[in-house]
Amino acid sequence: MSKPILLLVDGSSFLYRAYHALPDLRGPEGQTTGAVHGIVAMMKKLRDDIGAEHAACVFDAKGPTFRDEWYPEYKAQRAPMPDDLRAQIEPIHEVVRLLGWPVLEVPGIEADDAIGTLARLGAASGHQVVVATGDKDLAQLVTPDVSLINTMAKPPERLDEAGVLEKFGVPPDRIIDYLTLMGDAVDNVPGVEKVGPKTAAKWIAEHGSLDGVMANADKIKGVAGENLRKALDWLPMGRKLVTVRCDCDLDGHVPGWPALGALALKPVDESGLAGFYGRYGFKTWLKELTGELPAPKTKAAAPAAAPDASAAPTPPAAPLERRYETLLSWEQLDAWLARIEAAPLTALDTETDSLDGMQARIVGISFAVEPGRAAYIPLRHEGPDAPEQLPLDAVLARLKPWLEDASKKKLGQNIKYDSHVFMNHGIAVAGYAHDTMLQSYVLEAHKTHGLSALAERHLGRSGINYEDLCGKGAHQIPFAQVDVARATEYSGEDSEMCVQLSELLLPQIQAEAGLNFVYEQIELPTSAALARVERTGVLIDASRLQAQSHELAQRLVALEQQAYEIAGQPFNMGSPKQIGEILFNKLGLPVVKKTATGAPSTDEEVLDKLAQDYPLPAKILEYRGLAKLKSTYTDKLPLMINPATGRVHTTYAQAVTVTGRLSSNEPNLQNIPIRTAEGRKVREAFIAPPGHCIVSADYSQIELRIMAHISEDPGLLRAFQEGQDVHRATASEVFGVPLDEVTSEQRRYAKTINFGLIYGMGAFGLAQSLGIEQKAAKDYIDRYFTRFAGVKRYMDETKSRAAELGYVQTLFGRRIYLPEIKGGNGPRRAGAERQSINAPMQGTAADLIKLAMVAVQNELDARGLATRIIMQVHDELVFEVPEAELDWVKAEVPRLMAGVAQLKVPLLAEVGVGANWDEAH
DNA sequence: TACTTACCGCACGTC
DNA sequence: GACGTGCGGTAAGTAA
Repeated sequence: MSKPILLLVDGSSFLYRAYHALPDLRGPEGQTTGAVHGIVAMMKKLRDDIGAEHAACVFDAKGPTFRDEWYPEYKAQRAPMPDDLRAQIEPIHEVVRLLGWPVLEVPGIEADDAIGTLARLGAASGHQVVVATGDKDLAQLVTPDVSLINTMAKPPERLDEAGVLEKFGVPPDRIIDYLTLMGDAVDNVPGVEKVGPKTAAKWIAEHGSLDGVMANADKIKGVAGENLRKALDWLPMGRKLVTVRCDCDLDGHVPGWPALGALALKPVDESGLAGFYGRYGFKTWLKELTGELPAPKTKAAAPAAAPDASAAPTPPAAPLERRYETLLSWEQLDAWLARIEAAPLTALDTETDSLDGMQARIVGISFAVEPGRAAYIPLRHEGPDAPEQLPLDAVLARLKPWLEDASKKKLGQNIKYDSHVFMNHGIAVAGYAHDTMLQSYVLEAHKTHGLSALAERHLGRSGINYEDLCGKGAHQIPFAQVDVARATEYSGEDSEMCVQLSELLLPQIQAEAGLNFVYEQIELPTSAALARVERTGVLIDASRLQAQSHELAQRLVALEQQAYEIAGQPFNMGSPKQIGEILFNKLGLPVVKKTATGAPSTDEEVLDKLAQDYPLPAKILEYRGLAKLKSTYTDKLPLMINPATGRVHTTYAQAVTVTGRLSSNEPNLQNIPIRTAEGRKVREAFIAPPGHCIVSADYSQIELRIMAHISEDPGLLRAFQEGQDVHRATASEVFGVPLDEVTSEQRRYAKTINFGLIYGMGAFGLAQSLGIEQKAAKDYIDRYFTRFAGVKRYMDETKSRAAELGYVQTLFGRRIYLPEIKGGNGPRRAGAERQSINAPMQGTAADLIKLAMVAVQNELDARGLATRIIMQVHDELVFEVPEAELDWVKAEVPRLMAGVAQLKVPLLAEVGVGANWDEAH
């Protein structure tokens, strides 16, 4: 306690904080005084509390510093100091001096650097240094002789070395590294995107320092890891910028410098201060000063007149001159109608009030027939500035003949969505000839296919960002409230970009016969068929699901109680983290394996194993299974019933998976349980209306059949040609027993092996799913390959072909790119190799069922039948069939499905009928 | 500093 | 093996 104290106040950091944190105080002359008030209060308190002998209050000087030289964008984003704060700067300097503080303001040197320099000098001269700041950056200065105090925090916090470590998770000498990784938005110093305090501290803890992190950049996973790699070049400069300099030259700026005596805290200038308090209306302090009793504070609250930040400059215009017209009169509309009537191909885009195609209503429509030109018809824009618009219904009536004329060819981005939207207004658009999303999907399935991504990739143009237009999150406004002029630019651009994209992409597709087949004969017709399926929806027995939910809820409560009793305390059974805490810390169960993040794993495999010796894991497993059923299915599905149709309408994503499969969302109808009895019950709620049945038709062993076809393995071909049970046949070969002596266990093994092969599983994966030693699994695989040498040959060939070309193909010419089969590191490359085996089979299966769906739909239409496709689940089509059409469907649908391709083995589709989806299997 | 949003990891459903 | 969804937890971003 004997060391003298040097107290350094970061005046600039408190300036802003006091200004923002305090109410808008006014002095007698109406001047804003909030910041002055805040600073005075703090300086008084600091002086009283710290008992310093030497002190300085340091401010940033005006003008550039060395950091601006290193990095011109430094603090460039920072809004200019508000006028009413600027006006308080001089008074603050004045009053701080009156309070007896040396004030320091050094041109060319920021307050931080001056403080750093003073702190080092003070420590060297035997002082205990206290730095008062609201800025975390100065934590880098902390040493045994230098501590930090933040008086703005609710309980003022003092940070010594241990405190810094506790608060930031890194020691003071790693604060620079920590700040470098995070960057500083306020000073416009970038760090690594998506890295905040937690991630920065974690990385530094893992790798020791910024240099360690940078050296191991390739090992860091996730988006943040990618961002780190992108930032590697920048980080040294970032580090330079966030480093506080402790070697500044302060000569000539402090009277009496370099003797520290220059920084002696002087007595308060009472008369000067009284005058100041009087001028600023600080009555309480004035009375305090003159010895009177304190009076209650007066606050003259007045709303701050915050001027809007000036709008961001708009980017310079692109080279191609673009003219988009807003159609507000019939004359304008008719002129454009004449253009699209005459055009060979028109791009079309709708703006709506919902992302859900089944619910969306039109807000505006845009057209384009050539690059650079587009028209937008605002129809339901609202707001004070919205112009008089043409009436929606009348415009749609005018456009309807053109929209429904199949000879007028149209083009769009994700046309399935737009066709729903028009259908919501009673218009069945015909003549959709192209979809840029599907074009992109056929060319490069592994990339993303949003319009802005396509524009960026192919046109080198970013397009107006939807979020710039409407905002995001809670602040997003409906499109109808977007300014019509801006909406015209946005929507017009969408249509116009479609024109350009198609001109670019279509020739690339047409240059390859296979791709062209996939695009024209598979994807485009599938899009139309899917629109029908989505629109039809599926009938759900909500009350049945609710009853199931109820029952599940009761069982869950019971399980919960039992689990709490075993654990001796309640916990969240849905949280792996809390489960881990109870299981491994409280109850002391052995940790079987860890997750990628290093936490003890509580996955099914682990709990299964632990369940052999302990009671709780089994309860958790059962709970998990039931909770999943309840939350995902029995609770959720009834909520997804469309009130207008009384049915559930999923959306099929046609451009998501790399293999060509569809995916289904909101709700996902492709993962409704089937394996367990409890899960299957959910399928009982998928029902048909009175007088109808559910019919399910699924391809039998489609991927194995495709494997037989592609590999031409004689054994496999024969098994299918002779109509054998393939798994039994496989078992017979692998185990070397006659067909009729295959045991059920042998058949089960063979079945798993077959699936493993299709999925490109190695010995490891097979061992896991069979629960056997890896060596035994390898033996089976080897035996399989000697018996089915053709399969082995196919796999080797496809792998090397994939490595050569960088992609594999389906039977119909769909391409699946595997960029990592050439580059890529060990495991990724192995993954790509597995993909190269699996993708042609899975992709061909996807092609086949798409063709089947189109063929069946066409036949239903041609015959004018009322049977409707209601779902597609990878190898299965589900129908809602009037009883009168049941016989036809049972006979013809399997025939149509089997007939979409002639393979070297028969395609077989099996059909089932029932009152609900469960029964139909 | 408090609230909202975004993302990640986990678990699990299907094929 | 692939895919997608939903949940809990935490980090980041934003407004006050």
